[in-house]
Amino acid sequence: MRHSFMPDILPHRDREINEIASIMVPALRGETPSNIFIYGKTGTGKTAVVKFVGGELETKGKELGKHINFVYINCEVVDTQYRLLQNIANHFINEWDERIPFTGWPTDEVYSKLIEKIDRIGGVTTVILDEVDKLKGDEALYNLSRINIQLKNAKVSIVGISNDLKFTEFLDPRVKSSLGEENIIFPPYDAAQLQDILLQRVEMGLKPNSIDDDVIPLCAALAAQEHGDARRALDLLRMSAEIAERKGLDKITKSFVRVAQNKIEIDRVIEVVKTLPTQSKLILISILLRERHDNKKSSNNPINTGEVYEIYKDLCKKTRIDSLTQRRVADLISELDMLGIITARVISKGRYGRTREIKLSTDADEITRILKNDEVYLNISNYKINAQTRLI
DNA sequence: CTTCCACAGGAAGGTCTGGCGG
DNA sequence: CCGCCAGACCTTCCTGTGGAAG
Repeated sequence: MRHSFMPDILPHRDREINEIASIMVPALRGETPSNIFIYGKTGTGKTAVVKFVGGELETKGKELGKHINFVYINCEVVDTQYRLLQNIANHFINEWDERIPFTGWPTDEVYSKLIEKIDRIGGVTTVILDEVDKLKGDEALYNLSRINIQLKNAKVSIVGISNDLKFTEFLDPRVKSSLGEENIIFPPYDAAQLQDILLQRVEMGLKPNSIDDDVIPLCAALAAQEHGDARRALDLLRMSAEIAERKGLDKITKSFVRVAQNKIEIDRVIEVVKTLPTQSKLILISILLRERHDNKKSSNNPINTGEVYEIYKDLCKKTRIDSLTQRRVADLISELDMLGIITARVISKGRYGRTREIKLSTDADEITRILKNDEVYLNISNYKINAQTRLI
C-alpha cells in the first residue's frame, strides 16, 4: 500500500498511457521518438505512467530484438550536469567497462564517454528526467538535447517530468523548443477516481471485510481536496490501517482516517517549523506569544503585521539578534503563510489602514510543543506580553 | 464624496556565499 | 589559488489602496 509500489494496472490513466506510448512507439522501428514534457501535480501518476510505458516498450523491444533502453533519473537527487551525465553513462555499465568516477573528470570527457557508450550499444535510448525543474542550470538539458547530432549508431530521446507548469518559461528557448516537442498534462484525480485507485490497492493489500464502507470515500475526498493527490490518498489509507493494527483491531473505521489525516498534517508542521531559519522562527514565536496573550484575555482581536513587528523587534533586542526591516518581515510572514503554518489575509480597516490579519493555522499548544526544545525558543519562552503589547 | 491610515508589495540595488572555470 | 558570477538574502525607497470616518 505504499505509493512507491507500482501496480500492473493504473486506473484512469489510459489516455495518458496511450498518448505517451504512441509518441514512443517509433523507437520499436529504430526511429527517434519526439522528446516529451510531462506536467502534473504530485501524486497524479506521472512517474508511474512513464515507468509503466517504459517497461512495456522494453519488453516489446526484446521480443523484436531491438535495443530499447530506459534510463530513469531523479533530478532532485542528481542535480548537476556532471552527475547527470555520469549517471546516464554508468547505467550502461558492463564488466569490461570502466565506471565513471563521481568526481574528477572534466565534464566534456564524461560527455564524450557517454556518447561513445551509447553509440556502442546502439538502438534507442530514452532518458527520463524526473523533477527536471530541480536540475541546476539548463546547460545540461541543452547538451543532452543536442546529443543526437553526435551519435552515429544510436538515438536518444528525452522525457522531462515536472510539477511546475511555469518551468519552461525561463528556460533557454533552444532547449524549450527541443524538449517541448510534445507536451502532456496530467490532470489531478477527482474523488471518484481516487476511490478506484484505493479499491484496487485494498483488494491487493487488505483482508476482506477489514474496512468500513465509508473509509475509502473519506480518504478519497480528503486527498481530492489536496489537489487530487493519489499519494496522499494511499498514505491516509495505509496509516489508518497501521493505526488499527497497532490498536489490535481488525477493522479500519472512519475515525482512524481522521487521526491519520491529523498526524500527516502535524508531521508536516513539525518538519517545517524545525527547519525554519532563525529570523522566521522569531517571527513565528512573536505571533505565538501574541496569540497566547490574546487567548488569556479571551479578547479576540486579530493580529496584524505592525503588532507582530513590534513584538519581533523586542524579541530581537532581548536576544541580541539583529532585527530585519518591516519590509523584510512582511515577506517572511508571507512565506510562513505559503508554508501553511499561519494564515495571513489582507484586510482593510478603513480609516485605520490596510494590513494583514495573521492567525496560526495550527494549534498554538502544538507549535509550543514543537518548539519546546528549540534553541531559539528556550531563550525566550519566559517572556510575556503586556497590555500595550510590549514584551515583559 | 473625500481623506487618510497602515500597511501591501513592486523595483532596484547592496552584500555574502559557494560553485566553477581557468 | 583567484576572479567571476549566480542566487539567496536584505535594505531603501517607493507607489498603491480598501474602506471607515468625517
